[in-house]
Amino acid sequence: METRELRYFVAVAEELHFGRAAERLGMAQPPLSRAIRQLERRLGVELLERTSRTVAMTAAGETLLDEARAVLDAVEAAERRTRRAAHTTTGQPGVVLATKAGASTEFLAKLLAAYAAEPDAVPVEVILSGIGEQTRVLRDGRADVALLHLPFDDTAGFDTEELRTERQVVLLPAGHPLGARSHVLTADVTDLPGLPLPRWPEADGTYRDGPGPQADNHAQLLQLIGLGRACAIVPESGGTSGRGDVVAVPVLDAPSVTTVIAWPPHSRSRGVAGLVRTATSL
Amino acid sequence: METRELRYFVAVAEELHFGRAAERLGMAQPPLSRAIRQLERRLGVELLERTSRTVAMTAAGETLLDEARAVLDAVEAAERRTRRAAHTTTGQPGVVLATKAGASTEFLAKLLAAYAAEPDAVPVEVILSGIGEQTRVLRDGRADVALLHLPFDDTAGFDTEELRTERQVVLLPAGHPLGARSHVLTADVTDLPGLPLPRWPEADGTYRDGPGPQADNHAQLLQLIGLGRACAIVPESGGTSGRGDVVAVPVLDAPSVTTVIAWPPHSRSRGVAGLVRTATSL
DNA sequence: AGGGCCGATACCTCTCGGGTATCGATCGCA
DNA sequence: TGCGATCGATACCCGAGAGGTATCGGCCCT
Repeated sequence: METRELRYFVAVAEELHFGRAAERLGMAQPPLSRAIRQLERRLGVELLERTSRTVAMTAAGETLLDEARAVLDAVEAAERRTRRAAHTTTGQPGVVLATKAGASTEFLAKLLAAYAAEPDAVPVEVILSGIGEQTRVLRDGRADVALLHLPFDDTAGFDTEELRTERQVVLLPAGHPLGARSHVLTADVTDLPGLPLPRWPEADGTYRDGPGPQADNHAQLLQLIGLGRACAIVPESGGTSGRGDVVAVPVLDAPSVTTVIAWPPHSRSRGVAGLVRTATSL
Repeated sequence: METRELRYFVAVAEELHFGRAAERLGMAQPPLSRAIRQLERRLGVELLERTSRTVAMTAAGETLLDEARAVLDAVEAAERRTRRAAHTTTGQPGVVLATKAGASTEFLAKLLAAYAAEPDAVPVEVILSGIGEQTRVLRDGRADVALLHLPFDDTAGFDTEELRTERQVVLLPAGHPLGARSHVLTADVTDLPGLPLPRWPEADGTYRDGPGPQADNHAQLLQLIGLGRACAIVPESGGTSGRGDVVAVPVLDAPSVTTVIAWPPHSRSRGVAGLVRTATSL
């Protein structure tokens, strides 16, 4: 199987429409039909059930769709990492670390400082990716290592080490009646009048419909809360950043958040290994 | 990047010789040279340093070699799983489980029995792969799920659940002086005169040079021990199988062995999920 | 100095990937 | 019920490019 065939199949499987898939691929429909048919012949498997009006997936097609996506991610990662390895030789950054924009900044600062002090440290570039983007960025090779937060991020397919676990707090505008409480429950802070939970972008970058302002980074979030337009439940360390207009109150029944450091399983980079060693011994 | 190019590159990188690589690929040398050169051009990266006498890897080449192997494994897995998914629909086995031949057989039996009793159980095919072969078999799609043993097997790239941890014992021929002891240390059983530790096949299927008989499965091992030709340190449960000619003595300072159940991270198979659920609640 | 090894180059062939035109089946609609 | 629209498949054509053979040119060994 060639990656070209897999790209074609993914397009058709996602569109369930040869015409649209062909358009998306920048080609005509007939060669696409032929390519898929040839793929099916070579595999000896029916991937799509076609009538002259409609296209549907078979069980085998669903399987191949999953696997093909994994392959294409791996190919993309291979290209990126190879290019980066080439430029690294000529003095560019040694390792790229992805982290949630605005989360655990002081922990990150400690980690970077401690690692830089190591004798064999290589330069570290930090990518502040959007919410839920880190796993993508790590999977497709834009980053070599990432800080993820359980149970929100999906660590499937990566090697990980747990770094620390922390409670969650609710961030409220200063002066809000609940701000004086020593603790609250989740139920206390959902549906607060005038303080909806903000909406995060979904995996595909769109926002779910519903009430609540949109935010895709921590600074925006704090801003919104300070303005009294939202509240949010976040890990303790993603705190108020010293702002006077936001207060944090522990939420007893919210699941605690574990920060992990994650990297692609076959990584053999010296920089990644060092960073992980430093992080776990922090 | 097409998988064909990656296959070519891996061949050349492994042989470090265009002529031999071409032969291995069943093609002539010139088109291979051109293909590699084109890959380098498209990536904008030098992968191999060529003189007219010798071929050497660059750092970027090393990176691509790792990544390309991962991609090719993923492609192979995609083909196999797709084919199997197609035949599954027509009544073939639902999930393939790989395990070390001869290890934890009674645990495996319990697992299979418990799973078969589940209401939504699908048929399970068991592959008894050679030592160290399970991760390979799991990675390239011949199996959907495997029982691995830490710290021997490498779980990198898989999702895992720990099942149980056990001590290790040394297996000795019946009647050996140490057989009467209540426990021993590792140092007591290395370099026993006439009882060398057997050699296992390496990842590439070859045996390391050195003393000791060769064995690649548990039955052979027990046979050798019963004959007084070897001793071996194995997990408690891989015991004597009721043979009178072999005795087991705990080794206090040997690392304890953890059995884990492992599966490819993007697996969405109902059968795998059920097996894992059954195994963890056993 | 010369022979042999090995990767690169030149040049040819022919497969196959991709395009256009068109067919045939099916669904919506009057 | 019949007509047009939609959509995948088929027929046919063309050109890029994958792969072959012959040969070159640099390098090591003797």
